[in-house]
Amino acid sequence: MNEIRTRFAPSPTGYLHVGGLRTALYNFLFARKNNGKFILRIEDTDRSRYVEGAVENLIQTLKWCDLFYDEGPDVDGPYGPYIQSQRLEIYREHVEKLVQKGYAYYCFCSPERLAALREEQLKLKVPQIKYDKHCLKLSPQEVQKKLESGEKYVIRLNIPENQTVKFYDIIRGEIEFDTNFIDDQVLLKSDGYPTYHLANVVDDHLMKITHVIRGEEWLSSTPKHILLYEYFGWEKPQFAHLPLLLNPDRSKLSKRQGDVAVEEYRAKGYLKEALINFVALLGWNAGDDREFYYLNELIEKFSLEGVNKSGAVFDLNKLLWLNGEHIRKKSVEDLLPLLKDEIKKSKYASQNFSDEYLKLVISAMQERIDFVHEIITKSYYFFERPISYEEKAIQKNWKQETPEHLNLLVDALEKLDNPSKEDYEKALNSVAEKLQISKGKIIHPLRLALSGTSAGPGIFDLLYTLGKEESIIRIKNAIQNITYKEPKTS
RNA sequence: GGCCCCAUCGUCUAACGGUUAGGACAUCACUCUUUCAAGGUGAAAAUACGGGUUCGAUUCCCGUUGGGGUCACCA
Repeated sequence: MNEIRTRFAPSPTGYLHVGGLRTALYNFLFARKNNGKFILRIEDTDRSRYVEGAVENLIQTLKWCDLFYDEGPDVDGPYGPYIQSQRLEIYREHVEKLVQKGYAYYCFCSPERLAALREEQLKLKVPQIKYDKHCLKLSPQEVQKKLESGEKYVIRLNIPENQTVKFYDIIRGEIEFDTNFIDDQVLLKSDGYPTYHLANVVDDHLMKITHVIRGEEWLSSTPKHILLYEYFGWEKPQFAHLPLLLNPDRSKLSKRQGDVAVEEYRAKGYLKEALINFVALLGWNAGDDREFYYLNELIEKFSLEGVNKSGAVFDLNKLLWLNGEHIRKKSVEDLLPLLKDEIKKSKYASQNFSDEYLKLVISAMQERIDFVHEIITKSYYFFERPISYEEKAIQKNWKQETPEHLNLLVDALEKLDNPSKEDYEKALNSVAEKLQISKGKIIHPLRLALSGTSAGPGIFDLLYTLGKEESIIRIKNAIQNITYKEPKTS
């Protein structure tokens, strides 16, 4: 049995589209699952769309996602180069073979004539706007003469009339097209570069790709590709056209309606694990109820049969939830470097926090966040003293007698030596007991004093993380700075 | 408009002729609790419509409607 080979063949537009990520992922999963090879090929045959640094960025982003390929621009393989702009000679050679066999032909029509033709057809309301094969009528001598005189030309695919092109799509089944609705596609542009259709077919064959897994937007040009395989006399790969990723309004996912770049999601603090997990589930499932996967588990479970046919709306809500899930499943040790990165990007960058301290902060906050950077925004008080005290919490929890209570607590805390969480709890309990009040009467104002807010980790985690000395300072500060407010009479 | 594809809760989906149509996100309620979360329990929420085939259709066929994709010297 032949080795399975798949490829991800993006054009370097400057960023990795999340739809592209899913296509890459499915290709990757399918190859890995079947012990095959996954190839990255750069389709940069449109010179007008050249973007500086796009290829490097694409590669970096793919690697950030852990989608490593076996052959690609920077990974040597037997069928390189893997950048189409470096394969121009190959395409020319191949397209000339088609011309010789009459499956393709030179066309010298000007853009003006083409535009006029289209306009006329539009006016006549012809069923299908197509090139009129005008240049097919040229004799070999005429063609030769024009070529020698240096006239600009393209090479077109010679689509036959009244034929049916059939192919089997793994996801959609048998699909048929009538060639009367297919245009004589340009294969080689006047600048000498191939179009997608030519380069794609030639490379997929030369690179021994066995499964073409790509987005549904390619479905209607697949008959052209089928014809090319037949004209070249090549064995066809298997096709699998993936359902599209959709905007909330169900149109094709686009920049205009939110973020589409993987880099954006990365910058916003989404974990690669969450992004991969989420995107894998858009259009595929293992047939069970499972929602949480790691990449290696996806490899194990993936099959093209599990891919469904209809488009999937990219639902930020679920991605957010998954991000939280992945954060909660990670160990404190794994989260530590992520938090350090976030600190480096924050206003606390110049400060030094010990790993021990940060780990305590992480375990206190881990189940309260959806993003790692929320450790800094939601609990800034772990990185500096409270800069203000939440007004509503003062109203609710800071009573006239609170300073007295907290002073007693400070006394109790000062007696503790290297306290554990339990020691803090005992100390607080004994103060409450002495005062004959409920623990909550102390806990709430204490939380306010320590953090400036009314929400956050358990109070003893808070005390333990901040430590005895710092806690006492904060309590004293609060006693000085918070003024009791008469309850509003309304 | 032509061609092609698609159609189960708001969203992602399960069901591959027989289920009280299941799960997840989001929403709401309850619960746990020192707060906020997380967790637990529960509620509301779907087979687009019309014909067939069949003892029986979410499931198979046809049509309608709706949505999407594509019609470049872009990929």
